[in-house]
Amino acid sequence: MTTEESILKAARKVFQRKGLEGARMQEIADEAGINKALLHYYFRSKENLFEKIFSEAFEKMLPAVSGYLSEATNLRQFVVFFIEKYFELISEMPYAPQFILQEINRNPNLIANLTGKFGLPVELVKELIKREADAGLIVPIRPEHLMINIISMIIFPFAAKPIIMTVLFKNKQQAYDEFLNQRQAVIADFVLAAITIKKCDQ
Amino acid sequence: MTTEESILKAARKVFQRKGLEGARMQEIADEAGINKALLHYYFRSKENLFEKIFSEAFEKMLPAVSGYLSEATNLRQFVVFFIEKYFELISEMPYAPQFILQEINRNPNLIANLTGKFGLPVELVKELIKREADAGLIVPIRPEHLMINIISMIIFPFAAKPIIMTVLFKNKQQAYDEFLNQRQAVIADFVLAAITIKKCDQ
DNA sequence: GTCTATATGCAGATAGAC
DNA sequence: GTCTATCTGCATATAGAC
Repeated sequence: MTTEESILKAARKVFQRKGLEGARMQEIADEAGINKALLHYYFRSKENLFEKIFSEAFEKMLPAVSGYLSEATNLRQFVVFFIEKYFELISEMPYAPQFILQEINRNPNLIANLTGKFGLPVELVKELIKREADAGLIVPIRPEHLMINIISMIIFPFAAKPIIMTVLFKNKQQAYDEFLNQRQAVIADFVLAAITIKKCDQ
Repeated sequence: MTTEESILKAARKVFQRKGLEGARMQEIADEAGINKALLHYYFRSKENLFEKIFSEAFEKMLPAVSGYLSEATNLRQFVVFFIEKYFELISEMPYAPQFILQEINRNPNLIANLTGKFGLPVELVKELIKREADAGLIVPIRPEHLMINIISMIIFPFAAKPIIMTVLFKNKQQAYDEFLNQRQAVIADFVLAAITIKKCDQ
């Protein structure tokens, strides 16, 4: 691992836990096992290093949707596929969601620079949901609500990890991990049950 | 409004947006229309002022559950009642959830001081869900998942407001507000549909 | 490229007049 | 209680040796 890579790795860890303002260049340097001055040699400023980490996290989190869309032929298939893939993605970077929400909340301008990229896939998903709802294949629901419902249930348990672990699992890491492992299937079942029309046609 | 009240109001606003580390005492003073030194006269330190704001927000958010529980006779009733009340609560302090998650993420010790209070109501809700699931009145689901599903769908749209407004509503505040207004009913419908057993007994 | 030593600026906190 | 002026420490950033 090169010095630059170990800096980025350390910066990811510290920034995602503490945020831009809470992070200390000293802590990042310690974490990377190098000197503070080297940080400024590789990345001119703290802001600059932060910007790298933030946009990297942001880009990994958001546009994932578009890929899954083309592979699904109907909404139910897409929902299952999306939950699976998005869940795996977040599992690999569990602190990213809370980090992104935190920093955008602190400085809403961060979002402006990165916008535009995700307009298209969102519209496609909206259309898919609307089409099936209009055709009576699923329960009538506004696409925006269904999308947010799914995303909420995936992301929130990661963002609220410390509280959930304390309140529901007496701070037992293992119990929380087991809970997370179940969620992928649970969310899929939950969503499909919610959007399925209850008919007696058998 | 007394000086102390206007300080607390200003501190709430600034801390909830910027967090402990991101907030500046100068900004709080400006927001309150007073001098920086007065902050230290009323509250000895930044940490001290922050602690007031944080525990106030935390206590308002969490133990709300217990009250609603006694008024409901079955799970479906409780779910509807809980969503309604919790939604109203958060609407009044929309920045609190993200703020709490952020600060606990930065400093997990914050949760230790405040724990213990919510053990009881959570256990009662768990039992209620388990009882109805075992009795076949609702779909089988682990209580923890159902609770987190509901909380997720309520809280996330507030925590992710800037992103949602940009990605789904082209930064139109009005469209986002309308979306939020619908959510209370949408979430209730969604959850009830998901936990209802699909039978053909009519 | 990597370090030690140092400069710079800013934010939290205090002193003291009114 | 409220202000202006000032102190202090710390975190970012730079200089310069190796």
